[in-house]
Amino acid sequence: MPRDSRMSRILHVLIHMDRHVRQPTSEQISRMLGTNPVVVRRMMSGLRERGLVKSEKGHGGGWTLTKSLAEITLLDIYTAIGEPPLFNIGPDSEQPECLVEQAVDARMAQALSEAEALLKNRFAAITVADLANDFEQRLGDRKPGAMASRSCA
Amino acid sequence: MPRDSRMSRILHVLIHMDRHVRQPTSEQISRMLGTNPVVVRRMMSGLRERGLVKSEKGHGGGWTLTKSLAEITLLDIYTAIGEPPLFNIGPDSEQPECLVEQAVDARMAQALSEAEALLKNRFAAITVADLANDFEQRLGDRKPGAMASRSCA
DNA sequence: GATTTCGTATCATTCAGAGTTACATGAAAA
DNA sequence: TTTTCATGTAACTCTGAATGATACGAAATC
Repeated sequence: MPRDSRMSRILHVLIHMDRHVRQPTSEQISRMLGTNPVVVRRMMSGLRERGLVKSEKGHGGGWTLTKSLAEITLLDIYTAIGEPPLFNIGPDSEQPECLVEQAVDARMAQALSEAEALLKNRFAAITVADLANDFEQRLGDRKPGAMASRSCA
Repeated sequence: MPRDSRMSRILHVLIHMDRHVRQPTSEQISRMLGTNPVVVRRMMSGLRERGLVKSEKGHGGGWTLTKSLAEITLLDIYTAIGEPPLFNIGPDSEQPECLVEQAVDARMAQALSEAEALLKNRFAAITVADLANDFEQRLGDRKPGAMASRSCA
């Protein structure tokens, strides 16, 4: 698991929270994702700070949505997890003295930043509700008898 | 140095090979990049296989360009190093059974692949000669007295 | 034949994300 | 009030990929 998978995981969780499990605990979520409760809290804390979800302690506690899925875009999620680096390729070093390196890095950075802008625009245009609808579509397409074997279906 | 820096490094080297050092050895290149000769050979081997450069053994050996910089695009370089993953974000797992996960991953993959297509188009449109020209520009802009302190200026 | 240089297998190092443990804090239940 | 459940968070370990390093073989020149 080399890549940052938080965004994908969070989207997965938010849709389940809206459709299936109302106020899951970090423990429940972690079982759904096949991971650890602490990882879940860590990855959800940014969402809490931005008011997309809230968490409650003690008996009957857990996580709840504070916005409708239609109000949350993929960009909101990306921002909430701290805008991790999007790309896996990049310059050798920051602030090189060599003018050749500077020229190379500048052009690479320009191309990368265009791709980044496009990606962020796409993220901004997609709400979590859109993904939930995609899911409903897939559910309808699936043969009535079939049943997923994992816990999150 | 978490990210794959081979592309940036190779571009840096190719321009120097065209402008300054005609047939550098892996040892010379490694000193230029602040790395190891074996790393250089590893990263150049893909270029050799595609006929962008050639290598010669023994006395007076080293690396030489077999194409003009104007004939080499950034996409050629990217391809030559084996098309490493461009993005640092991605799905939690491949082939998820959960339909929610499938819907999430599909939309994410779509957005990512659009950004990837854009980036590859940009890479295809930029030749190494363009970068070399950028460098000449910077060289001209620099105050005449100033001199870079590193080995590659 | 000796030296140089690439080719490459193998192992060590580094780094960030992910996973884990431990414990404090707060809220509800007994 | 005490116990239990659940989050908050610090500190550590684990893991995988890129990089760095060592070793040795192959080929070309001196």
